[in-house]
Amino acid sequence: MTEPGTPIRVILADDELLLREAVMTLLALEDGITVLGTAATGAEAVELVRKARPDVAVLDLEMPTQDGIEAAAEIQLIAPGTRVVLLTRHARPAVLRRALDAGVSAFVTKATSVKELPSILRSVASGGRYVDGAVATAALSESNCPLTEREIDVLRESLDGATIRVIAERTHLAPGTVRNYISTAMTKLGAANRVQAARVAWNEGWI
Amino acid sequence: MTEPGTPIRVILADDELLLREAVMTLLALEDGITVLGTAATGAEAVELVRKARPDVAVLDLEMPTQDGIEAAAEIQLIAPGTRVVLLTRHARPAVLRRALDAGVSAFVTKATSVKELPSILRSVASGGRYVDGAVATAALSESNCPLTEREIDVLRESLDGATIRVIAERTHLAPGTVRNYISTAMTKLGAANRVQAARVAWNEGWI
DNA sequence: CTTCGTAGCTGACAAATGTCATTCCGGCGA
DNA sequence: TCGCCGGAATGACATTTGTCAGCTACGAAG
Repeated sequence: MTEPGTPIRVILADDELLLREAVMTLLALEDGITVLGTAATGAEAVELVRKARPDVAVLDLEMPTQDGIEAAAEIQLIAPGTRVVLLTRHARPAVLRRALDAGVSAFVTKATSVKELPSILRSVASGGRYVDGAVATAALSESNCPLTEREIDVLRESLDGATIRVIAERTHLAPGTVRNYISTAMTKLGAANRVQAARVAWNEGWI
Repeated sequence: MTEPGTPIRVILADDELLLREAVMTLLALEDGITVLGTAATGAEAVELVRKARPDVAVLDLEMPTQDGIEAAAEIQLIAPGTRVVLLTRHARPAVLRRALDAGVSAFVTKATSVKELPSILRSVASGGRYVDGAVATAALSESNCPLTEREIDVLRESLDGATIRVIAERTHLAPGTVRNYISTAMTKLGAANRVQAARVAWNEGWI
C-alpha cells in the first residue's frame, strides 16, 4: 500500500482537544509519520479525509455528529485507500464486531501506550490489521451473550428511559411483546427493571 | 509558594494510559516542570502524593477506586502544600462547585489546549487559581437550576435505575415522599419518567 | 406429515409508579 | 402574634410495568 521510505500520511479525530493535540504532537515527532490535520467531530473527520486523502485515519469512537464507526463506514465509501484505526475508551466486544463490519483496520483502546501507536500505524498502512489484545480475548470469551436479537433491540431502545409504548413504536412490535422481551431479558440478567437490565447489558458490551 | 527558578514538581493521574503518557511526555519537555510520576487510579494518586510531595497534582475527575474530587480532598489532608488541578471531560457546573469545596486550585476541561497547561500549572504553583472559562460562565448563568435540594438527591439516586423503595432507604425518606419529589422534578424537567428526568438533569449538570 | 422451537401476539393479574389533595410542622417576615 | 412557605409525610387513585399462561404462524428437523 505505502512504499517503504515514504512517510505515512495520517489524520487524527477526537473530540477532546487535550488528547488530540498531545497525541498529534507526539506522532508528528515520529520519523516516517506526517500528520495532515485533526478533526473534532465525525463530520469534520470525513471532510478532512475527502480533502487530504490520508493513508491512515485515527478516529475516536465517541464523537459528536457521527461516531467513529459511522465515520469509518463513510470513509470506506469516499476514500477506499484510507485505512481506519478506531480509538475507543472502553473495550466492548460488541463494538469491536460493529467496527470490523464497518471495515475498520485496527481497534485500539485508550489504555494503549503512545509508544505503540507508530508501529500500529505503520502496520495498518502496509495493509495489516490490529486488534487490542484485551478486547480480542474478551470478544472470544464473551461471545456467550445470553440475549436474543429482539431482546437486544428492545434493551437498546430502553437505554434512554423510553416508555414501553415508545419502544414498541420504535421497534415496530406490540407493547405486550416488548414487555415480554424485557421481562425475559431482566431474568436473564438478574435485573429488577428494564433500566438496570439495559445498564448491565451495556456494561457487558452486549448492546 | 514555589520560588522562581526552582522547577515545579508535578504528578499526573488519569485512568487512560494514552492521555496520561502523552500529556506527561509533553509536560516533561517543558522548561521548569518536573514530572515526578503518574497514577492510574485515585488511590494510586494519593499514595504517590504521600511519597513524592509534589507542588501540583493534576487529577482526572473520572478514575476508578476514588474520583478526582475524593482524591483531592484526601490530598488536602495529607499534603496541604500540594495544589490540585482537576481535569474533567465534561464541564458541569455542579461538579465545579463540589471541586471548589474540596479545595481544588484549578478546574480544567479536556477541551483545553496542552499549550495552556504549563502556564496554568505555574500559576497554581505560585498560589493562583484557575477555572476554565466556559465552565465559569456556565456556572454563573446556569445557576437557574429549577430543582430543590431533595429533588436533586432523589434524582441522583435514581440514575442507576434503583427502585423507589431503594431510593427511599438511601435518602432516609418515606417512599411516598420520594415519589412526590420525583413527580415534581419530572414536571419541572418535562420528563415522562424518573429515568428521563435523571438523564436531563445529568446532562444539564444539575446532579 | 408430525413435531418441535422460535418469533410474535394477547389477555389477565399483581406490583410498582406517577399524580393529586391534604396534613403537619418549623421557620420567617409582616 | 399571625400568616405564609417549604420540607416531609400520608392516602387514594389511575397508569404503567413486570409476570405468566396461552395462542398463532412458520420453518427446520424427524
